[in-house]
Amino acid sequence: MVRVRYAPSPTGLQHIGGVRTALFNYLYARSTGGSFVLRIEDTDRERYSEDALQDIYASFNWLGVSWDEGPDCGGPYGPYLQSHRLERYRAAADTLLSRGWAYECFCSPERLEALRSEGSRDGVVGYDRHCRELTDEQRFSYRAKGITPVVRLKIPDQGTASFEDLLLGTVKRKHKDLPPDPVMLKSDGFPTYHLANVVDDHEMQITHVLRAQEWLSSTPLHILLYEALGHEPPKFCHLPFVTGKDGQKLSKRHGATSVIEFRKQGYLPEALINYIALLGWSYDDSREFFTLDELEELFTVEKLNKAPAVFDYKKLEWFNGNYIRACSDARLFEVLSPYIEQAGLLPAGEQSPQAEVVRNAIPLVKERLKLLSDAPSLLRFLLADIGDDYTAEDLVPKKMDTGATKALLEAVRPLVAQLDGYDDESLENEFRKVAEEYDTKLGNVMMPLRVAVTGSRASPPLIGSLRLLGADRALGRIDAALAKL
RNA sequence: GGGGUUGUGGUCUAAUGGUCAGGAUGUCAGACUUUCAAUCUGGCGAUCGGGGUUCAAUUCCCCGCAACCCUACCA
Repeated sequence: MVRVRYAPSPTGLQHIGGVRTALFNYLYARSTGGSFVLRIEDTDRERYSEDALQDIYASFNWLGVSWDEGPDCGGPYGPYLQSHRLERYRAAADTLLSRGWAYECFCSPERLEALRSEGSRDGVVGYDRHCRELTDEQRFSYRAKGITPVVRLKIPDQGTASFEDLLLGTVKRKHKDLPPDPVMLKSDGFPTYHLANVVDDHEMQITHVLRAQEWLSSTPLHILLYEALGHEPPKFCHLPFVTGKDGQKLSKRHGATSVIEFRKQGYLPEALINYIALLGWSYDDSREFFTLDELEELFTVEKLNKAPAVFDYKKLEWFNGNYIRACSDARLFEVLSPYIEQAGLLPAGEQSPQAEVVRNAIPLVKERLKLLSDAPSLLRFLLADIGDDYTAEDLVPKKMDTGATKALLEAVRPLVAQLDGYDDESLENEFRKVAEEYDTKLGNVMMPLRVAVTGSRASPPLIGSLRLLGADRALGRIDAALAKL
């Protein structure tokens, strides 16, 4: 029975890299019929944020990724908040201490800081094991001074840790290359990541750890810890990084990084899921559209890629456009309206006349949207005044003069007035007749009208737009345009 | 400095000890069209470098190089 977990620390908004890790764990659980656990690693009291915790729930809820066990839904191996499990880490630290695998260290932060700056000068880094061989008397005297020790793991200077990574194969690491005697239990009684992680993965019966490759360096340390504690380590699979264009860690410099930002910018959850699933994973040489359900079926560790992947916002946009086009009109209305409301173009609620216009406009704008947030600018001409959106020059087609443009608009005006008397095709034919009459192309007839009516040279199909706007308002706009010329 | 991981078009990737290294995106051009978009067609564009093994290497081996990660009482 596969048991995997996602173990974020609530210190910031859910990053897209973390989300991918979560997704792969989730997919691995689903594809194998296993369980997916959410564990909150809130052992850093300095950086803890309640908002960050809520963001975890909100983000995955929006994405449609759920867990079988977690702080919110419980489960047989709880609590799932590390801050509620302190006595277990203390117990593990005591075990380490009593087995001679660990020792208490009373070094001050100042001393450690000094050590670090000296070390970085000489190219030597890490703790100098100052407290490794303290006598009972020394420890007693430190305590008498009121110093609370940390617990450090004794890294053996001989030997090698090794494990089989599902993706990378055999990984070996000499103990002497591990950071010297890392802290397991902090002086505030909270564990460090290493201890908490190993204790919890064991107690929660985690069978597979799929995590970012940034953890690869510390996995040999974790292997050592499992050994010291007498536990069987889980299987590991270290996932490649997600970077920005420059190969650096994906950051705000590159664009959105958190789920909430992508959501705000107008991405659909299924587009985001589909895209990030393909960051370091592929199905075959051609298929690239996958619903979450399909991924749950098809995901396999074997198809993971080892190389880091650059996050390509352009391709995500392309996916998003595709998923927008695949939306039903009704759903698109639902997801679009908040953006239009926020732009002040639509009153809240679904019953306004404007809402009806938007509903009817959806088929016209659907294939023009890349982001949901594109909607306000595309629909603005239907919902607000456009008088200042264009100039007289915008009305005049290339290779045409003001006089001719004016004449065309005037010629076309009566047709617009009779809008409701024609179907689309016959109205277009009428426009063509005008074009012939004036010895020009249809485009030259449409363009001035388009600019007059929509305020822009790029718009949804004109005849449909005219109908949505209604003959009265369209005529008003034509007259306003004529006045400009 | 030490340790580690990775290296296929700009980007995501497929494949293989041996035909034109395939797809997608992006980009450029064309078609369609009522503008934009969508769609279709076509173009450009890649196996990090150097050695070695081999009849043959992008693929296997070695050495470089580059990028990134770790080297906290952060995770």
